[in-house]
Amino acid sequence: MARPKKFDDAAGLQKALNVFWKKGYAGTSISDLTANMDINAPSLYATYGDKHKLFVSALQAYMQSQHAWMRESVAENKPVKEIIRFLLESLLDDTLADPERRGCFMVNTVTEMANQDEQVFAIASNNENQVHSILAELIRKGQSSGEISADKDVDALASFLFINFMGIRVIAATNSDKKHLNKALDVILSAV
Amino acid sequence: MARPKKFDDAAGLQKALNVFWKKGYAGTSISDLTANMDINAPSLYATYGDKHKLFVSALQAYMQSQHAWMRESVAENKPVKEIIRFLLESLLDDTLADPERRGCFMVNTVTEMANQDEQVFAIASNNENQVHSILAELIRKGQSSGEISADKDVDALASFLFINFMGIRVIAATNSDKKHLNKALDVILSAV
DNA sequence: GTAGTTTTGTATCGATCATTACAAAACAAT
DNA sequence: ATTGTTTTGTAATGATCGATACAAAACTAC
Repeated sequence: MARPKKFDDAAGLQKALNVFWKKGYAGTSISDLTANMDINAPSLYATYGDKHKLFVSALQAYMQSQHAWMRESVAENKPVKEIIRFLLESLLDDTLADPERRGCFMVNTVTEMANQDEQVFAIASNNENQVHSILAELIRKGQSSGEISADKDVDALASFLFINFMGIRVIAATNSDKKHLNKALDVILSAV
Repeated sequence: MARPKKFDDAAGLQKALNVFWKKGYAGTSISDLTANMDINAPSLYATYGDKHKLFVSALQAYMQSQHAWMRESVAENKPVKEIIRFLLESLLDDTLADPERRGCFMVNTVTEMANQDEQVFAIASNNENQVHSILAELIRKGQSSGEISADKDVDALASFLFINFMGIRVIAATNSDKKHLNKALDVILSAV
């Protein structure tokens, strides 16, 4: 019925995500995207809309994969503090292991655009609410199992962990002293 | 001897800093700068060099003012934990009070450029070393005064605080729930 | 007032930006 | 083989990018 597409939509979105992740929104040109996505400009616009729509799609895909990973980790049948340590260590190790040192795409996007782009701000707020609720649920699980003191403030702890998640993603972009950072993880866990 | 300058170099640098802070490096055009600095392009180039040099100058000015503020706070004759609380609260309140929600210029710059710009990476590393040493000194002061347990790892605590400083700056850009965040500060302090 | 010096304003440079017109190309259905 | 449909490749759109050439303007020194 028609000429077949040369590329896969989802794979192209992932490639676009990687470019935006490395170079940021303003720092990425359509040429950067078409070169890395093996696509030409008209196909890009026909498939994903304009640059901003493509960026939003990439950001949402990233957010969903992060949430999925976090929910899977949280659902595992392990002591809650082990799960928290696993989350912290994974974030740290993954960030340090990235040869391009791109940090966290969500954090990068928030610091670049959340104050200038309503749609991005809304996505970031949504992300924060969802992560907060995942963490709060995990903490409540720890409280009901007795691992975490029942008189601790669940929301305060969840916000604390979220703050540290983001701080780790930022510091890992410049600091590679894994010893210090791993010991900092112990400090984080000591507060839970 | 010559035509007098219409503007003040330092004031212009501060205005440029505010523009970069709000819009990021790639998101800021020379037109944005000249419009906000009350200067024209040739004067900008003659005074500050090119866009990148101006940005680096603004970043260094920001870093120095931050360090000065931090050193002054640390030098005050107060209990160490009060100083730490003051630092945390000030960072949180200042970030929340900014009507433009610009967060931290250093964090924004690190997440935008540190992986692509050697000079920015070097400045960020330098910043991290300096802040780390300021915090380490503060912690040692707390240990010698007996406020902080002597068997705690100074570098781990300093990294922990640094992580939380940056996390606060990021989360305050999207979350305005001051209650939760203030309670999160208590959690941070509980780990020190 | 004239000469010398530096900043200013205007106007523009080539390059790149995001976006799109247009037609050739590649398929399915008939 | 022809028609209809959609994607592709090429090429170009006006706008804006960072950066400058050039000359008028504004001062001091003499």
